[in-house]
Amino acid sequence: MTADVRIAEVAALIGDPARANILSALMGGQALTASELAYAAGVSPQTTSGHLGKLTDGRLIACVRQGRHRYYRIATPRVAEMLEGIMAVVADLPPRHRPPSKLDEAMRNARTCYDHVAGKLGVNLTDALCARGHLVLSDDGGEITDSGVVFFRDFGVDLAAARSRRRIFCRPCLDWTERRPHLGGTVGAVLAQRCFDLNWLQRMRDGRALTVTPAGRQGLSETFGLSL
Amino acid sequence: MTADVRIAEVAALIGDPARANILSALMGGQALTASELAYAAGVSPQTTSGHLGKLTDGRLIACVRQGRHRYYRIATPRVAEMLEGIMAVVADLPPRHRPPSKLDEAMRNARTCYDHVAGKLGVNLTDALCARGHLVLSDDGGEITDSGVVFFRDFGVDLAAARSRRRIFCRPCLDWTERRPHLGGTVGAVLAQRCFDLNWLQRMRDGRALTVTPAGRQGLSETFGLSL
DNA sequence: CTGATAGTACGGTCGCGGCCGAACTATTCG
DNA sequence: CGAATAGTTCGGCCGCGACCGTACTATCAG
Repeated sequence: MTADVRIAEVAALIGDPARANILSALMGGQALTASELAYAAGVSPQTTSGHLGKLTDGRLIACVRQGRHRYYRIATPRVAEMLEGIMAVVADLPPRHRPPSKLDEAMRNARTCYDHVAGKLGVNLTDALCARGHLVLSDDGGEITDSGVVFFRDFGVDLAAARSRRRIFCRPCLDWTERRPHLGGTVGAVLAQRCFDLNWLQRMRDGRALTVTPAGRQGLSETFGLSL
Repeated sequence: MTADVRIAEVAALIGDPARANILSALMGGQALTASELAYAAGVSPQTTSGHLGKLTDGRLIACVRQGRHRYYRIATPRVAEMLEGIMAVVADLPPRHRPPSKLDEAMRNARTCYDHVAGKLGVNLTDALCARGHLVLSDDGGEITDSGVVFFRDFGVDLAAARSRRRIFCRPCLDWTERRPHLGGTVGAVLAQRCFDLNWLQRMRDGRALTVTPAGRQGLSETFGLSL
């Protein structure tokens, strides 16, 4: 009973269009400033400030001050998973009207999902890892095989350090455009980070969409056998 | 962008206290009538009817008519998982004030979580299965061992039939009172069902709380080594 | 110091939506 | 058939909260 009212409070925080836009923008994984979020939300800076205050009070986002900027981010991985859960339900809903735009197209191809790679690219990466026997993914969870440990080490990713973190290590995350699972959890996060470090992937301005660099095109082909 | 507004719509559906109460009541796993839900929500039948209409339109709940009654239930397991995700975030929040009531106490001891057993009993059952080597549960997912298959068969549960369902087979579900995982997924559901069939567990009126019958006390002790 | 930019606080408007009373439809029972 | 119960629809009230204009506090540049 007493918990229900708090469920309603949290859901109401997400249930405003401006705030949903803010959270969705932050699901890109980057910390963003109040101004950037005002633009993403489509409302004035004053209004945005109010929303950010509410979201911060509700512990859904966190804020770090840096000079005259304030950077906001999703507070915890658990909050990110909650939002993914809502997106999964939304993806299940019967489509209403979808005027496909260019940005939508880019989003479908490749985007970040909190801190890992989603979209066609994310699903294809995951499939490649499974096909090569580096990863076993079920509906329930996932596991890196022995050959996968070697593969990741050669790729420059330290799985041992990743495994020691508190967070869920390896799990499938339902892709709301492809409607198939892609790799999430800590493993998904370090894999994405490595791709950014290698400059294989770059974030597009104003959004969660990603572009594959020429180096990335070559690297993804050689390492994962992906032809883009 | 276009998906964000639907996220907000879904979250807003959950974000009303009366509707959150309704959904929470339905998370008990039973289909309930409109009157029962009106009582659970704490609002008039007319108001409840409006809420139920909105929730049904939003595909969060489904309705089956039976005579002059209408039974409402959570529409899909995915919706149930979304709600669990919200509850997990709520459980993370710093506690406000909690005047512990008798019903709360019963809920903490044993309750249903959509269709499986939660609370102290759920966690202890899960621990017992793990300790006996019938179940391996990680943060990521879970697996029934060979000895577990035998154990469940002897217990009268047909895992093969359960495995063939589309739904996630075996997964950990964060318990929001114990803050530790208990067994969810299809395996959790059939285990709970078997306990109901054996009349080991009974639902209490008006709520998700469960009582252990004398037969259940004996059976749970003999089969799982639980002393209650 | 002044001017510019990032962000917040406050006050007032306004519209959406939750709420209930009353009236209406559908099913069961005697 | 008529009475009783389950549930919905309609209409009107009312309050919460999103929104913006204005004014304010920080930080930085020159």
